[in-house]
Amino acid sequence: MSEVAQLADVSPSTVSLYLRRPDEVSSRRAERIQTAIDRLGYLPNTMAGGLASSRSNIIGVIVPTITFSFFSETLETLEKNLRTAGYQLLIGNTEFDASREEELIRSILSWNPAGLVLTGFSHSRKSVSLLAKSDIPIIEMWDYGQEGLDMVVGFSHHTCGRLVAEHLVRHGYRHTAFLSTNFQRDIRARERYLGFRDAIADAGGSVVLRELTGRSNTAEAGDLLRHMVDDHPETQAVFCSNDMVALGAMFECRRQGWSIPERLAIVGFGNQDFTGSTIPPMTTVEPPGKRSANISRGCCSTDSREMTRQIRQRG
Amino acid sequence: MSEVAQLADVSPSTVSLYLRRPDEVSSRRAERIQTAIDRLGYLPNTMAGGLASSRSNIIGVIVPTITFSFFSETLETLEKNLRTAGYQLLIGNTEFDASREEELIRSILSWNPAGLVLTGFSHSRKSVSLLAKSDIPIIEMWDYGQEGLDMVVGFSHHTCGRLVAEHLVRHGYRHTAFLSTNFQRDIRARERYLGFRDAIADAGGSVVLRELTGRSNTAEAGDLLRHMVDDHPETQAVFCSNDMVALGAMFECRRQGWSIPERLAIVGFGNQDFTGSTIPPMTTVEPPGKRSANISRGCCSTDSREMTRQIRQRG
DNA sequence: GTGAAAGCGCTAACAT
DNA sequence: ATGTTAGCGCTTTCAC
Repeated sequence: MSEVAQLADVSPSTVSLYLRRPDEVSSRRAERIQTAIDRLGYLPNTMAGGLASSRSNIIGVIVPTITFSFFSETLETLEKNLRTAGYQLLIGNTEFDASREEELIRSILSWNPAGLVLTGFSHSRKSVSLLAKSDIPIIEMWDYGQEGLDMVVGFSHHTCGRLVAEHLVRHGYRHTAFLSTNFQRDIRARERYLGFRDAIADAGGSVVLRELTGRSNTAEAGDLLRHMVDDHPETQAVFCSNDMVALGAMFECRRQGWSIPERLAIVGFGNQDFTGSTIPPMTTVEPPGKRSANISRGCCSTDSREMTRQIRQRG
Repeated sequence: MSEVAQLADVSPSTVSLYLRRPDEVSSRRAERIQTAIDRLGYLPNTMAGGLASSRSNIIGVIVPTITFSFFSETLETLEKNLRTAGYQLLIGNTEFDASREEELIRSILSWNPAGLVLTGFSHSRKSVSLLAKSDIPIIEMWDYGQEGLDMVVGFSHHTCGRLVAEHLVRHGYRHTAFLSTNFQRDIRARERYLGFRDAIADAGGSVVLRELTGRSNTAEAGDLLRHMVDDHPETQAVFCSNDMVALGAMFECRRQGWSIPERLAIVGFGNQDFTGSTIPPMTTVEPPGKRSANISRGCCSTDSREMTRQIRQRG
C-alpha cells in the first residue's frame, strides 16, 4: 500500500481511505491512486486490515454436510446474498459430528468473523461457552422451537412432521411408516419423526420406524422399505426423511409392483428439482432453504412455521 | 496472548512457541501455559498470526456451483483431507460466471492463502495475470488435456465423451443424442459432447444435440427428450450431461412407454448414489471426484484418464 | 529453552 | 480532504 501511496504521491492513509470509502477522497487523487493500483497490480492484505480494524468480512457457516441438496442450496443462497453485502463465507461441515463442530467454531472464531451461522440447536457445552464469550451475531438455522443462543431462522421439524401426518390422515391413511436417514446423524429427521408419530397417534393410526445405517442411500432405502412392508403389510403410507430416500422407495415400489399411492403413498422432504418429474410426481415438503438467506438483510423472521405447510401435494 | 503469558508467568514469545511447536517448550512451562489458556478461554487471533508470518492456513477452492453433487462431493473430500493437514477451505462459487471467478480469485488472494484450487482451464485474462503474480501453488481440477497454470488434477472430458460413444457403438447404437445442461454454463459438458460427437462420427453414426436453457432441470430434460425423439425418431441412445438430466430422461421414457434400453438407451454422468436404484439401473460415468483429494498429499497425478473408463454399465 | 525487540501491512484516531 | 502517529496481536530473529 505504501508503494501505491508513493506512486500516487499521496499518503498511505489516503490510499486506505480510498479503498474503503472512495467518495471521501478527491477525484483527482482518487484517479491517481487507482492508476497506481492498476500499475502495480496491488492487492490489499486482508489480514493486515482485519488485524488493524479487529473485524473481518468473514461470516462462518457451519452445516452438517454440503452434499445434502438442501444445505448446499441454503449455502448458495446465503452466499449470493451476503456477497452483495461484502461478506465472505467460511464454510465448515461437521459431518454430523459435534466435536467437529466445536473445532470448527473455534477455528472460525479465531478469524474474528462478522457473524456465525450454525445449523440447529445441538451444540457441545464447550461450543456454547465459546459462543457466549464472543459478541458477534449468531444465527441458528434449519430449526425452530427452542430458545436459541442469539437469533433463530428456521422452521419446526416437529411441526413439519405433524403437518405431513395430518395431510396423510386427511387423505384416509392410518397405517404409516417413517423411512429415515440415521437419527444420530440427522437430528432434524428425528424431530420430523417425532412430530409425525405424535400426530398419527392422535389420529389413532400406527407408525413403523426404519432407519438407514449409512448416509442417504437410495438403494438401502429400497431394501428397508421392502422388508418393512414384509413385516407390516398393513402399511399404507411412508414419510421419508428426504427426497433421495423417497426416490429409492418409489423405485422399490415399482420393482415390487406396488402402485403409488394406491398400495403405498410416498412423501419426501426437500422438494428437490427432480421430484416434479417422478412417476407419479412426488409429494414432498419444501423447506424454506432459500428464504433463510434473508437474514443477511436483517430480516430474522423466526415465524417461518407456515413454510412447512408447503407440502407439495402431487401423488 | 500477553494475558496468557502473564498468568503463566512466561514471556509472550514462549506462549507463541508453545502454540506452534509445543515440544520445544519445557514441560513445566507448557503445563502452566495450557492451564492459563484454559482458564482464560484464550483463542488465538489468526489474522495477527497471519500478518506476522505472512502466510495463512487458508486454501481457496473455486467451483462453479456447490449444488452439483460432484462438486460438493469433491469439496467435502478435499476438506476432509486438507483439514487433517491443518488447512481451512475458503470456498467460492462462480455460478459459472468468469467475472465472478476473477472477483473471487482477487478476494481469496488477498487472504494470503497457502494455495488455490480452481475448476477447469477457463479463466479471464486478468485472473491469469493475478495468479501469475502470486507464487502460491495453484491447482486446476476437473479437467485435463491442456497446459495448466501450475498443477492439474482431473480427467479429459473429451476422452470421457469418446469413451461413452465407443461404449455405445460397441453395443450397436449408431443414432444418438446428447442431452445437456447449458454449454455456456457447463463448459465441461460441452467438452464431453465434442468427444462424444467425434467418436460417433468416426463410427459413422449421428448425434443430435439438445441443450437445456435453465440449470440442471429434470423436468426440462424430459420435455427436451420428447421433442427430440419427435424430430429424430431414429435416435437409439442418449448421453446426458449429468445424472439428474438422465433421471429426467428415464422418467420421460417411461411416460412415453419407451423401454430402456431397447427403445432408447440412456447414459448419465456423475454416478450419483441413486443411479444404482433406478429402473433399469442407470448406466453412468463415475468421475474421479473423490480421488482428486489426493492433491493434499502431494500426489498430483494428472494421469487420471483411465478413470473416465469407469463407465458403470448397468442398463 | 527462554525473553526482548522489531516488525508484518494495514486502520483509526487526531490534527491540519 | 489529507497527512501524521500509534497501535492491532501476533511471529521472528537474535541474544542469552
